[in-house]
Amino acid sequence: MTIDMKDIVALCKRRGFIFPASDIYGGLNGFWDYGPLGVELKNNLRDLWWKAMVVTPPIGPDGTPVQIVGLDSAIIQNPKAWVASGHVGGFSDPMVDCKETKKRYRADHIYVYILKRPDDKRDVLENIEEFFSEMPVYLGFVEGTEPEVIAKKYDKIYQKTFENFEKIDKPRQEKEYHPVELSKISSKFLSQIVGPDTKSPGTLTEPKEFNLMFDTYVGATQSEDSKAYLRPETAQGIFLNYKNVLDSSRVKMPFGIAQIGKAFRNEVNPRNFIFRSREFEQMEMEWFCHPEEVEKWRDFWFDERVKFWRAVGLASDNLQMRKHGDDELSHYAKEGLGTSDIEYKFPFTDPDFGELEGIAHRCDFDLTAHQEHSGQKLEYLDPARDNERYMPHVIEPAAGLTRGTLALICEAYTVDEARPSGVYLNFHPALAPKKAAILPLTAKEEHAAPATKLYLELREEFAVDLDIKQNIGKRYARQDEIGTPYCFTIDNDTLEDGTVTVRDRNTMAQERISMDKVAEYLREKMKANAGGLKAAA
RNA sequence: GCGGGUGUAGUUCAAUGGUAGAACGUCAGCCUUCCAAGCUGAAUAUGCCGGUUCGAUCCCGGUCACCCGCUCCA
Repeated sequence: MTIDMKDIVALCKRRGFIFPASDIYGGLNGFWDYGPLGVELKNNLRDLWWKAMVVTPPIGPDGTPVQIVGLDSAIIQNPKAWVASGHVGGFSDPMVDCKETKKRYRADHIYVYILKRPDDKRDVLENIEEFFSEMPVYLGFVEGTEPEVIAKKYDKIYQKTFENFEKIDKPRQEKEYHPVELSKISSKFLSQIVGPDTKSPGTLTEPKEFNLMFDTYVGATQSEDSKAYLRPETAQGIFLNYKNVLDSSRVKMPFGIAQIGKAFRNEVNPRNFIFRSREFEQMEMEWFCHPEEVEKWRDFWFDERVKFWRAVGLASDNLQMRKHGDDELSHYAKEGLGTSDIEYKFPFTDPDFGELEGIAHRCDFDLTAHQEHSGQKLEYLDPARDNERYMPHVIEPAAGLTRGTLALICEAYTVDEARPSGVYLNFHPALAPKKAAILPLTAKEEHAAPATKLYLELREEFAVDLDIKQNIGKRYARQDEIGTPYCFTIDNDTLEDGTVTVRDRNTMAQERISMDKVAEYLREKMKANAGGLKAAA
C-alpha cells in the first residue's frame, strides 16, 4: 500500500503537527511552522540525539565512553568565516542557464563575440545597441574557446540563419571578433545570442545570483561592509569554537563537539513538504581525531548513527546506507574517505531514498582554512603522541532534525481501515508527542474527578493529555491520529477496585491495572519499548 | 530555474456567470459503562490582485502557494 504524501500533509495540518509558514498570508515557499504536536515530536528527537551524543555518549572501541561536549554558537558569524569555509567564494557568481541543453554557466565565463570590420572604429561596448540592431544574431562562447572554432561556428550559423548570407556577409569579408562578457550585455539582447552549446538564439536565461546563503546586515546601516550571512550549516560554528573548547573544557584528542540548531539555505527549489526547506534544523557533531585514526572513527560513528535511527523507530527497510560517488562529494570531502549517507525511503522519493544524515570525512579542510584566514594557530599539540603537532581530521555525522522528524511521521503513518480513525501514528513511545491520555469513560464527576487526579499526578513525569468531553470512541480515535501509545480509562470499576483500563494504540487491546501503578506501568513500557534507546524522560 | 497540474470551511469533496452545499472534524448542550453511537444547536470557505461583465468562486491575465516530472541540492 503506497502512502500518499497528501494525506500525511493533511493530517499534519489537521492535528497540529506542521503548518505552512505565514499561512494566513498564503504561505511562503520553503518555510514551515511546527504546531503544538510537531514541536513536541521534534523536541523529543532533538533531546534524544543530544542525550545520545552529549549526555551519555557511546562507549568507544576501547571500552570507555567517548568524549563529546555541547555548543550553541550564533547563527550569524563574522562573514570572514564563510569566506574561509568556501561558502562565499565558489558559489556567489551569477549563473546562466541554457533552456535547451539545461547546461549552467558562470555568466562571467561566457563571451559574446561581436563582429565588426577592421575599419570600424566604434567601441563595441559603448555602441552595443547599434551592433545588435545591425546583426540579428551573435554567438556566445565559453572562455578560452579557440578562434578557429569561433569562426567556424559563425560561418555555419550565419549560413543557416540567413538565406542571403553571402549578401549580408559580403561587407564583412574582413571581420574581427570582439569578445564581450555576457554579464556586461543587457539581458534584452539575450534573444539574439546563441549559447555555447546550441545552434539557435534565445536559449540563455538572465544571469542569476546563485548564492544559497541568506544575506543580512549587522547594525543599523546597510552597506557592503555590514553584510553578513545566516549560517548555511551549524558545523562552522563548531570549527570557530574549536580552540575555545579545547582551552576551556579539558577535552583531549579524540573528542567531539555537538550542536543542534537552525540553518538557512536559499534553495533554488524547495520541495517535498519539510524535506527541503529554506529554514531547517541540523544536529551535527564534529569528531576531531588524529589523521591516522579517521577510518576507525568513521566506521564507529557510522554504526552508531545507524543504531540511533533504528532505535527511534526507523527500523524498517525504509532505512538504507549509501556511499557517495566521487562526483557528488562536497568541496571539503574530495580528499579522504568521502561521505556515507543514511537515507530514508520517503513516500515522495519512493522507490528512491532521501538523505537523513551524512557521515563525512571533512579531512582537515575547515580547521586549516580557518587557521589561514584567521591567523590563529589551530594545530593540536598531542602529549599522548610525544607532543606531536598536527591538524586534527574531522569525522562529521550531520543529521537533519527536521528531516528526521518528517521521517518519523512518514514511518509512523499507518493505515488501518478497521479502526474508526482509519489511520494511526505508530510512534515509538519515547518520540510520541503525548505518552498517554487520561480518559474518564463519561464526563460525570465520579469519573472526571479521579481522572483529573491521575492526570495531575502523571503530568509531573510524562507529557499526557486529559480529555473529558465526547464519547470514548471519538477520544480513542483522536489519540490514534496523534500517535499516543496508551490511553488510561476511568470507569465504574475504578471506583470499586481502583483499577483503570489501559488501551494499547497499536493493538487496541485492553487490560486492567491498578490506578496507583499507572506511572510505573508507563515508565516500564517506555523502557521496554525503547529498543536501543536509553529511557527518554 | 523549466514543463505540466491544482487552488471552495480545519480536512476531504460538491455546485454555479445571479442567495456557495455535504461529510468528517471542531465547539456548546443533552445523552452515554469502552472504539468517531444518538439527539439539538453553533462557528468556519471560493488563495491574493487586476480585467471582461449589470453581476465573476466560475471566463481572461498576473501573482502566490501546493503537487508531479526534470534541474538543483556547496
